[in-house]
Amino acid sequence: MTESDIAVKVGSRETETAILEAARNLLAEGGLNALSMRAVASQVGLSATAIYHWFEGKEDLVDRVVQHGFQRSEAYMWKAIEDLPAGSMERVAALGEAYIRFALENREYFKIIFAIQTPTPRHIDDVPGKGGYRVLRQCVIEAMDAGNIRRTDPDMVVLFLWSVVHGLVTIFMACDPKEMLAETGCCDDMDEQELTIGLFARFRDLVRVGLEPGEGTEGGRDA
Amino acid sequence: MTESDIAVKVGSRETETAILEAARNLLAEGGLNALSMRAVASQVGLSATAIYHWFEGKEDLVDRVVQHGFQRSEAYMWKAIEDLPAGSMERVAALGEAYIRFALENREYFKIIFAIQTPTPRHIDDVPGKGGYRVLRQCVIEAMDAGNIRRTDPDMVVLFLWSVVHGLVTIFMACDPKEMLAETGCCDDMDEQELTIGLFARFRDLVRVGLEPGEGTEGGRDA
DNA sequence: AACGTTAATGTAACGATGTTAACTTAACGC
DNA sequence: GCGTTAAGTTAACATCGTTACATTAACGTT
Repeated sequence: MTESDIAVKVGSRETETAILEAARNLLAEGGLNALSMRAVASQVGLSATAIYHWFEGKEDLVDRVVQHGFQRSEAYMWKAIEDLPAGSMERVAALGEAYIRFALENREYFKIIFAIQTPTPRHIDDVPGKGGYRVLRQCVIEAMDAGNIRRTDPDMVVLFLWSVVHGLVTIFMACDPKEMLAETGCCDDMDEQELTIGLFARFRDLVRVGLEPGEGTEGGRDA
Repeated sequence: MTESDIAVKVGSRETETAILEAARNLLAEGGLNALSMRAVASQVGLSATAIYHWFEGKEDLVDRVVQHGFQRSEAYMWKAIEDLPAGSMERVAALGEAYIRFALENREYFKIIFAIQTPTPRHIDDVPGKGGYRVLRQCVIEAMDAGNIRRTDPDMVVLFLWSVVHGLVTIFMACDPKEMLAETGCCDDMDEQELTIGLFARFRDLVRVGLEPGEGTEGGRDA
């Protein structure tokens, strides 16, 4: 058994990942339309129908691409908070920022998951929530224990926070932020990500006050 | 000139709207994939290529369908608040509910606008914001004048509120709400819309406190 | 009344897409 | 050595959006 034989055998396993990688690149560059079976196949050096030996069809292929993409979200989130003190609101805020950055860097995945044709409303087990939800939930609970968030159903708070950042980010994926905030004038000389995160920073005051425990809410901390 | 001649002539103008209506129905029933030129044409009783005399292509057709769909959103929103006192927080809350209902009743439009392939990031002038934004903005300003919302940049508050409801609704379009809140146990025997609006109602406390002007925030109003 | 123009539609066809069927190879286990 | 299976090919089909070209009818002008 020569080395090339081994290479062939191992290579067969790698074919699957090569297909996935090619599909991922095409998706990132040209969106879903650019991800065609034939384009993927030609990038891998196969015929289009060979893909069907590794994936059930295009839907399955796209599913796996997106799934793999979102599996990185949990690590991405952990990394965003590792240097911040547990139980602090800074952690919660950092997670929001991380979600926004992740979404803007992987917007094709988001478009697919959060909108596109799900003819069968399939098993969505790894929407970025699955990874991110756990992280955020833990941070919220720790912040409750530390007395920085008033005690309520943590899932409700998590879903609320998730809604805020997810809504902001998807709105800006559809509408041009600069066009939308033209009169507000807070937008020039920033790229999209800076702008979105900047807006999120201004949301944080509204959110924080809403989550604060008992009394001591001196209003107007914003202007 | 006989009556049938007139019918033909008037009918030609109506052809355009008949195409739009057929496209709208196909979209609502089977999503974007079901909206094919040939399917639309056969429902109207034309050949597929005849559509190109009224629309530049499929993208244009879909654009017009979605545009028409969202044009109703402004009226939908106005209707939701007409019986509520101006300047009240009830109006703001009612707008949130209306947005959720509208989104769930027109989710195909939302999927297209907020996600799908915009190879050219085209002039999004009538995202539901364009209509809904104005209404919400006015209500927020009135609520500020009435002293129910602390004075800040109203556009920031509007965008914040919009993000909350839009995020909630798009998250639930992607993930099955019941699956997601399985442990929370607040979900049985409700349909999706009831559940989403119910969650929104629980968000309202968090939002309201965050928007309240000065002092007087007695916390823990929720449990 | 005849003519050119334009609006509104139809037919045929092209290229690209996702997918299936059937065939080929090569490697492995017994 | 032989069947089985994995991995891949070619050919083909139906469908899609779209274009080129022909047709038909109505209208305005002379």
